[in-house]
Amino acid sequence: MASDQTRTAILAAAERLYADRGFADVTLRDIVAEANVNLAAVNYHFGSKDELIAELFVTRSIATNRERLHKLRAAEEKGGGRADIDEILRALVGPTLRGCLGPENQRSTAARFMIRASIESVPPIRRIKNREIDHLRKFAAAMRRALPDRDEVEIFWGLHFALAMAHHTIRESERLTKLSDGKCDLDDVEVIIERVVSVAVAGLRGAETQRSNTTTAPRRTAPLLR
Amino acid sequence: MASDQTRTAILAAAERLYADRGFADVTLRDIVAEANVNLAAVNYHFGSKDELIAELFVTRSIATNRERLHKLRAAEEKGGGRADIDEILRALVGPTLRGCLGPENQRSTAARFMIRASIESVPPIRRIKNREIDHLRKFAAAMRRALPDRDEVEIFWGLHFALAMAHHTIRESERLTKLSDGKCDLDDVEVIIERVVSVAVAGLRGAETQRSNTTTAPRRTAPLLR
DNA sequence: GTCTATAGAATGATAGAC
DNA sequence: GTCTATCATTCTATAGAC
Repeated sequence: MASDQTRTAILAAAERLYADRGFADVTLRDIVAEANVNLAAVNYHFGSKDELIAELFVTRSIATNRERLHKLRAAEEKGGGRADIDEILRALVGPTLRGCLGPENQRSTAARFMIRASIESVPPIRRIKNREIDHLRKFAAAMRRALPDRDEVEIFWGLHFALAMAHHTIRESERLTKLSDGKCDLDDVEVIIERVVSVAVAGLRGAETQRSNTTTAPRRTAPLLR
Repeated sequence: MASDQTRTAILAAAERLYADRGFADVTLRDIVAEANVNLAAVNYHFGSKDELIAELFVTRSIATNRERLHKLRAAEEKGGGRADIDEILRALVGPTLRGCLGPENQRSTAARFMIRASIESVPPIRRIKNREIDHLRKFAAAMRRALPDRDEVEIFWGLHFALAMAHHTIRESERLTKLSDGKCDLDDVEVIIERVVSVAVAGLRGAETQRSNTTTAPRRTAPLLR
């Protein structure tokens, strides 16, 4: 099958070029030159430039989501149907962070591609991300099982904030390094995961002491900390 | 000054179209048609499409940053040179969130434009965001004055996570609404600000009890919460 | 200085030959 | 399945009118 060779060559070349130079700088002509195939082959195999990008991103996303769910199930089985909240959050943010962070010189092409996808967020990639809700619902459900007394709204905010910290760390790792003058270590992924999980859990804990059984709104707080 | 009319018409038309339809769908030809000016006027007044986008974004950013710093100074003066940590974080995330969130039908063109800028992050906008570090350093410095015992690294992570939650809430407000089936109220901005601030503060508080005087790494924690 | 008309260069997409 | 040739659209650049 010569077709598959061409297809694969295009995928590999595109992922490498996008990872190296970003989406804005890479044209179809750059990709076909790198893959040593004809310009029209991209449209034949993928339909359009956007669908090529979508296929690259979907492939990597599916792998990450599969790993997330696998870890979620393992955690729930270990706890007999109810996992600890920090285990659930670790299953949520761990695979994503491990797939994108770590020492810069050790990052695979796939990792660098996913970082670009996170930072530049072109239309085809946004469209795919918007379909992730069903996937996230499974984590929300697990979190509710872990914290049956917590208000449902707090669960959603906790999930949302955990993802916020994980994705923002991927998107802005360079800025955080500069801001902290290199003092924030972005190479040790496991430590970062624990950091994200512990802040998310602390937020959920605060939700109980401050908000449960009253209203869904956080109180306007006096200085919580000196 | 006829020049100013043309220039202003382009800026207004561009902001409106980008706000309504996003960066990917709007061409220079769309903008000049909406503004009733000639195509070449864009290049004459702004140099390029990217510089037009940059000018739109810079104008709004400067206003937000000015408000942030104003609130930061007010908080520090009130405390005699040392503000409460939650006041600092409120000055950091408040103006941004107030500028972008709130009831959808009440959002100004400027607000909708800034939401697009957050979600789509085209190259000219990314370039400007990368220059924000000096601005953020002022908040890091104020946080250090507020929490002189806290490890410097924890300050940077706290600042980083607060921004993460604020920006992710702007970027993904639609997804959070869908995920929570409308139960998370994204219209009451003040409540959201308090929520972001309280989680960020809870994370910083955790940093003291768990991590200070030992290592920069968070411990791998046993279940923190049931 | 300000604006218009127009040409140039590059890109993604496609029709049709092989 | 592959390739050549070509098209329509886009941003950019410039010459010259006002």
